[in-house]
Amino acid sequence: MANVSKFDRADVLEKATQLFWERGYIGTSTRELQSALDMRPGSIYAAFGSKADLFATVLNHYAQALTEQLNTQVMNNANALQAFQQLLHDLVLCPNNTRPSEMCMLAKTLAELDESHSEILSLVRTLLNQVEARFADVFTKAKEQGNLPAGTDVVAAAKTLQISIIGWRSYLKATRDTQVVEQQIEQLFQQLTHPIH
Amino acid sequence: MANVSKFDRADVLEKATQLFWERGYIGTSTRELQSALDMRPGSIYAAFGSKADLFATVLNHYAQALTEQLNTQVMNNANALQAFQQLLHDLVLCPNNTRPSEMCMLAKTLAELDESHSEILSLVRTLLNQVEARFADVFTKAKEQGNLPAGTDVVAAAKTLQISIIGWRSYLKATRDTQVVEQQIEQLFQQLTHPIH
DNA sequence: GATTTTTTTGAACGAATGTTCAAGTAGCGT
DNA sequence: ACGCTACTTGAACATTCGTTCAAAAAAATC
Repeated sequence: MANVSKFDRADVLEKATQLFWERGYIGTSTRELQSALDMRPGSIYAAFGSKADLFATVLNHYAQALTEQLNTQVMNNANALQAFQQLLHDLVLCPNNTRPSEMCMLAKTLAELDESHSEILSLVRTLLNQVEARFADVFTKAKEQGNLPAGTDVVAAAKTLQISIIGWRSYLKATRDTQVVEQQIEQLFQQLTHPIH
Repeated sequence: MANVSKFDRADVLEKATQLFWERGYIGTSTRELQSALDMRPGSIYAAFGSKADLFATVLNHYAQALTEQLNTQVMNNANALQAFQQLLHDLVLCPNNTRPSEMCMLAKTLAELDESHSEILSLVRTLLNQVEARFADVFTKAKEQGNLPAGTDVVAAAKTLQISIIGWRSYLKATRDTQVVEQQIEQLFQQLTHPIH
């Protein structure tokens, strides 16, 4: 089986995402990748370049999947804010324990690496920024739909949410206390819809 | 120079903390440790056991230093809440960029490692829990001093703060936007002292 | 069906990993 | 002064690391 047919790129990327997400960039060896992807080193290097390149591809894949979920499940919804809260609830609390890590993969990578991996780090920064911008989009839509006060600073709200999500998911990994996080999500949306004056 | 005299344990631990904090547990090699500590492998292993043992010692050292700072600078203060806010401000924003990482070392380790390093992970969980308990102590003191409403749930407040700090410091590493974090600290203490009813 | 083109294979590379240990060395008690 | 003890040293160990590449294999082209 060679030439053209080869492997299913989407499937392979998904498997690589799972492994990197669980083990981290440094913590994942290329041999573990080889067995997880069921590919030999030559093929992996021909297809993706290096370990760092594959990881970058995986990060893009991860962020794009998140963005698509936001578009299909939230932006195309008559009540974007409610759909957003629901999605966040599911994404953060993750009823089925099917995820490789409680942490957001971007936040996990941000925490793991120092400036000696500046290329990956700046990609993570870019992607986190992109996600934050989509959060702002959602809030803008919610404002248009009349579910957020007209005076809401959507950019500030997006920043706050980004900070909160990273905190929630870290706290979840630390304590596994879903109740606290559930309350915090509700509280944040409460404050957004009914701010202090 | 042998027998008894040996090395300065506090100094060596501090240097190990710096390196581990910057590079992470997996990302720090024992050779890097050897040159950072100016010790040969045999000495390190005789003094601390293994890389994992040294890292555990470092984590305890880190958490204890934090607790001591909390005791001396906050608990022994006539206005514990104000001193606490000041300490948090300095600790999170870190005017001199002298720290190995913007992240909290406990949060960084929590993010880095998966369950295959269960011993270290459970130590991190314990230490985060201890720190959170000290936060609650501070809030209790602030309540006694009349700087927090009598009805304040100090445990819940400590959890919220723990979540926030992790979020803030991660966000700081991602964006370097000190302004946003400064505002968020102020806002959180605002909400603590003047909650909604 | 022979040739070309592209991919896969898996052994192999040098470097780096965490760790060990025999040998060396310096301060202690006597 | 001299062994005794305790610590340090640095070479060496067996693995594992990320990566390469010649050879094999399989589709595509003619």
